[in-house]
Amino acid sequence: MPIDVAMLQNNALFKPLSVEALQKLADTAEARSLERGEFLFHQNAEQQSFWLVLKGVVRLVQMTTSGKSITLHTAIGGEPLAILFALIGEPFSGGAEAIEDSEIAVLSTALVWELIEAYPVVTLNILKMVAGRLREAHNRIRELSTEDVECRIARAVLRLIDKVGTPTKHGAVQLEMRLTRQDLAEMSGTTLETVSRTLKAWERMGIVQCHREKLTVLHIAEVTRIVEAGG
Amino acid sequence: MPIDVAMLQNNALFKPLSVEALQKLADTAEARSLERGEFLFHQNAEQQSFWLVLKGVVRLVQMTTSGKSITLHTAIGGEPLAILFALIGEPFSGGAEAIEDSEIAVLSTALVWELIEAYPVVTLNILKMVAGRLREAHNRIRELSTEDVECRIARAVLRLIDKVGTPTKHGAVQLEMRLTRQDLAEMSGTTLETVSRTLKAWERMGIVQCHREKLTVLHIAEVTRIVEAGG
DNA sequence: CGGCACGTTGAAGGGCTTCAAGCTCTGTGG
DNA sequence: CCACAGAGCTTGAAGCCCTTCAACGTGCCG
Repeated sequence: MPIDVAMLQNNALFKPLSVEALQKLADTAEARSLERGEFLFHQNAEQQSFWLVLKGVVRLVQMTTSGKSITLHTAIGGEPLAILFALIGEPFSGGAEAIEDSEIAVLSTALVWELIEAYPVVTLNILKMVAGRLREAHNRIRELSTEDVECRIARAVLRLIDKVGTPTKHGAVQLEMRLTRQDLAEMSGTTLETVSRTLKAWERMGIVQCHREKLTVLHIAEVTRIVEAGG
Repeated sequence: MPIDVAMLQNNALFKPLSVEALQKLADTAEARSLERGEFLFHQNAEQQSFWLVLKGVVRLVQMTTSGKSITLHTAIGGEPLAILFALIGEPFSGGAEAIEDSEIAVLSTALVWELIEAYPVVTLNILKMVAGRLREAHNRIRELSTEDVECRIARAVLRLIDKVGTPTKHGAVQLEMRLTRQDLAEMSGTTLETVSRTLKAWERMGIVQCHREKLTVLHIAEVTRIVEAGG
């Protein structure tokens, strides 16, 4: 089932290209629906194609030998997944799991190579995207090395606000995704119990409002202050 | 002071290219010597060129606002530095400090773009290099999130063995670089005191032998076992 | 040979994890 | 429609790993 070529223009990699240039990519593309909890690909799987998130939320997750999992990245609509590793023909060091029902485009790696050779801007866009991921990873290494848990949870919340935050009344921001304590723990390098205690404390201070699998941030400035207080 | 074109072939990015193809790059290149402790570039500096380590050891380091520093990557001869960020014209999120006297080639970013457009294999090589860095970063995030300090120090030692380990007699391996407890701490996300205690414990167990700023690993298998024991 | 950076060691304490038990909400099937 | 199972959440208690602070040793280089 081919996808609409317009879908391919709603992302940072191919946006500047003409419809004609993208037609071949769209023709061989395949649409795929994922339900919450379903995996797009598993850890250590060979990457023969790559993916573009059209709608929903997908997380890249790495499992340890002891069964714990760590969220490496949270992707929303418009973000490509595993394109770097697909282009060089190596498996990505993690799996991809939908944390909301999602729509995905499955795309051909070989055709992207054709685009790369024809349009230098595509190379530039890919490098920019990868640079962003690398910068994000480096920042998380610094945070995990030097900052305390509360600060890291606050950072995870701020990142989620950027991704899926939608303003509600009085300057509050609601996170438009199902988000368990365990999810937040896997983004912050801590345990679900500590996340629970921290969020409860924030709720008592009036910074956030917790519902089951939902989080509303009442005072972003306070969350930012927690981050800047360091630790 | 231009550099010898042969120097440019001793790395993973440009190795397969002909001398002719690299001549322009070599002509505009500049050689630079760094003494131990000297910075090649500082955090948040604009990147107009990029660098190739010819000889020595250079580490990419990120400083926190509170003055702590974290080693993001340790580069040896043949490795490019900051090329990704130079190509897209953004500052790299860290600085580069020589931890041994080093020889560096300063290279033109614009000419690399010409190589990229002329030779697809250069794009592939750059993507492979970046993928390696990203995988390394992801692994460190997992380690910092889930593993205990001893395990992470062991991993840092194993990584250094790959980089600068040279076999001595009886299967022992010496790390050919000056390496303080502080250096190891910044690679493992811990403190110099903890590193000191850990190394002393390993020395008592006969796993390593410590000298001032030097480390010899007597039984790599034991270090590997510590890593695999997890934590 | 004196200064300084590197290294060791101890003691104290705290932030966080771990284990455990019980609670709450949701959706599902009888 | 309601009960119940199960996933998610809360809370407490115990304790440990690691950091922090402090003081002192040690080796190197000028």
